[in-house]
Amino acid sequence: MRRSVSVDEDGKVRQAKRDPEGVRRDILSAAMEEFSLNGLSGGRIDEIAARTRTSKRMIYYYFGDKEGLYERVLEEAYAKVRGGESDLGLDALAPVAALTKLCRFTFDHHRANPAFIRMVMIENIHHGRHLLHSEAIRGLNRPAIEALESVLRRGQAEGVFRAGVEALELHWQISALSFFNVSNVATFSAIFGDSLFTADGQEQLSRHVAEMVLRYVLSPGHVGAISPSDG
Amino acid sequence: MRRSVSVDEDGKVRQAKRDPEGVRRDILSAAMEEFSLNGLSGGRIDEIAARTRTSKRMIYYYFGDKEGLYERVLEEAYAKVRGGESDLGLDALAPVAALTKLCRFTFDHHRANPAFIRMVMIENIHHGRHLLHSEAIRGLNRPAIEALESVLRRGQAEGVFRAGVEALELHWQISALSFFNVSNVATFSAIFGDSLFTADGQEQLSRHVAEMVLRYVLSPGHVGAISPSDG
DNA sequence: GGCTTTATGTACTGGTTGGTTAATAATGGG
DNA sequence: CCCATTATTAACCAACCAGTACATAAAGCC
Repeated sequence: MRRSVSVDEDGKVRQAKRDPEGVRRDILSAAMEEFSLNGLSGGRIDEIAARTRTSKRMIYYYFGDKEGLYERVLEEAYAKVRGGESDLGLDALAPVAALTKLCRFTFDHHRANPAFIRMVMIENIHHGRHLLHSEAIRGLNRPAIEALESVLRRGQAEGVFRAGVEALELHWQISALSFFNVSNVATFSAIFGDSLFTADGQEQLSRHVAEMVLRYVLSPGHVGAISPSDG
Repeated sequence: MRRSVSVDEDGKVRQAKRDPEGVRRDILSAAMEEFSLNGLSGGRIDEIAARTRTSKRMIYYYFGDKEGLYERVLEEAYAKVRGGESDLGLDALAPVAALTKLCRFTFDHHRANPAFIRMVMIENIHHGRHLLHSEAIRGLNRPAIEALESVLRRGQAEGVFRAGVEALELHWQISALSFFNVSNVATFSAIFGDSLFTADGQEQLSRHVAEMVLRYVLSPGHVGAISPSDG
């Protein structure tokens, strides 16, 4: 009943008596659910074990202790989310279109990955202590800046973007708007209603975030060219 | 040693044998430290009691249970932070100056209240469940929108601000940029370095956030009038 | 087919921690 | 000055929960 089922080369179904890598992934995915929902201190190992096809013992066998498991879950969260954002093909687009696409993608991508957002929130509550432990994660994020940097430089070279805008700072701004949109839904909508978080509200917000970023970087002569409320 | 000391009308120092209100405040402030640092599930009642001049029993006497205490701490956090932002005197300023001031104030104010930010993060992790319980908090935040609304309308009437910008959405944007700056320092600086979080970096970020918001609302003719990098 | 290594299940434990019991001291009203 | 109410203490408890002891089954190797 707790043996996983696999298909071998001949197409024959057979019981895979052992599947260490599968067990690992199973645990990781259950742990991601639990931790992203309840945090590190709120997450329960027994609960994670229960959501698994295997037992609590295996968690300690593969991950050492709770904190070790948490760190792997955090890494996994970053890896998964960064994996899904590889090639937007920005280089093939004109600077304005590229930046717009990047903004809208970032906004949507954050929105589509609430578990990742929650893991990052939780990690920030813990002052990023575990993130520092992990070499892997830090290297994972540089490409984002480089892609933005490239778009920015092209735009500045063409004269559509003004000088004096830094890629890192712009990335910070785009991230802020996209992150907050997911991280603070609960409190914001509790206080101000959920009008910004309906399907329509989110679509409009997404457009306006992109518009805000564009207006920020466009050089004086080109601001007027913005589509009044998208088209 | 655990009796608080007060001064009566004659200026005479005397032992205040009982001070219920003081005990309450003492507990609340210790609890705020503990919860904002470790979260609801991570916060320890014994730890809170230890930071108090009184005993653990008193916490249950005054606040019922852990969750009750947490909810009062959350209310307290909102009340304190909203109390400190009352009169910016925006009405006395020209729209552009008023909006700039509001942005920069919001940015700085968030930065000056990390415990509040952390409480809001934690509450969002809990899906805002406790915020909904509290009638008090929700009413507390409307004035912020109204102040912004008033500045916006004046600007639009004068023609400096373009039409089609909503106060609620703009508030969301300003909040996002100001909130993220505090909530995500740990992870952002772990990944991208702390150049944005030094004194200089923060000053520049603050200016650029205000500038971004301004550029977003200014009507076409007035964008050029922005000071290139502040002055 | 033995023998070592890897993987897994069951049952348990010891410390932690939210919450309580019972007794008592101060306070204020009449 | 008595009595009800409010405030406070110290010791206690039961549940919960991270982590472990022990036994054993499967795989890989020669």
